[in-house]
Amino acid sequence: MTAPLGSALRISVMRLSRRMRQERTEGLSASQVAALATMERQGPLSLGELAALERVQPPSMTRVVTGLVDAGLAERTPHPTDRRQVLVSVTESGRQLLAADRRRRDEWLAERLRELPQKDLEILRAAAPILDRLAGT
Amino acid sequence: MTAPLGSALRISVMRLSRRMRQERTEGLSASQVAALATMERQGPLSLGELAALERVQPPSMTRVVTGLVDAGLAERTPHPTDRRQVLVSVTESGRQLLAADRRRRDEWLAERLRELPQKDLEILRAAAPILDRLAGT
DNA sequence: TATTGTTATACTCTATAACTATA
DNA sequence: TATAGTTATAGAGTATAACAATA
Repeated sequence: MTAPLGSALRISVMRLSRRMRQERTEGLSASQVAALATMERQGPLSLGELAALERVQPPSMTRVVTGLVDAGLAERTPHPTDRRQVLVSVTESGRQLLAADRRRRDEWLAERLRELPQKDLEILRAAAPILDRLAGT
Repeated sequence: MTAPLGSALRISVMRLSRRMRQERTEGLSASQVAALATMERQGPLSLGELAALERVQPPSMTRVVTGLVDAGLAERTPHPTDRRQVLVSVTESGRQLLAADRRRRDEWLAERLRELPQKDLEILRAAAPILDRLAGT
């Protein structure tokens, strides 16, 4: 009896994610916002580590980071002991952009959530951590 | 009280959708699979209608469709009354590919669903249509 | 000699502009 | 003259290969 649920859930999740993705950030690509968010979450990282976390090759991440640095949202600093490595981190300006971005996205969803009955909200509240577990690590 | 739920739900949905997207189809781009699925769902469409539904420009859809036609998954037929238009539709081979693709994706999810307690499955079953309503039309 | 990041180059996907055929 | 689709061309984004600096 899990097959029909799987199918329905997959379609619902993909449809909602596509809709959410349309709520985009002006001036920055999705890869750039994602990289910036990872920097904020993880703290200073080497460029290679960031590339691995974002599942792109180092040359691609070099480009993404260069764009963020040029926009003043991230910065490169030398690694304290290994001078081959470059540490990348989010700047205060980048932090502000991420916060504004999250507010804006949450707002779109929150508006729709306000239209739902209390019972549905409780179901969603219970469902969120389960969806998380399905996504795995 | 809806803001924290909105944030949590957004992260969960996006994370799961990213994970689902990794279960890709060999040899076809995401746009091609999406266009093929729309053709199947809507029946024969003009190329322009399909481009509008998929939110891409007509020249982009020309390329996508050409790839699908070359692979034998879709076909172009002349419009019965307006010879400027081209109707595109999925072939039997395309239908089979879509079915196999769905089975494979469902399988990945179904496997993870089998590990969940009955209570969680019921929550997800109730949540799916609510997520759908959030996505809108 | 191995590793980290960058530069050089190419491929995919999508876009806009110009063109052809038809209405 | 307007519309549907295609072809020509350009711009993102990401990849692999070659290179420079450092371990």
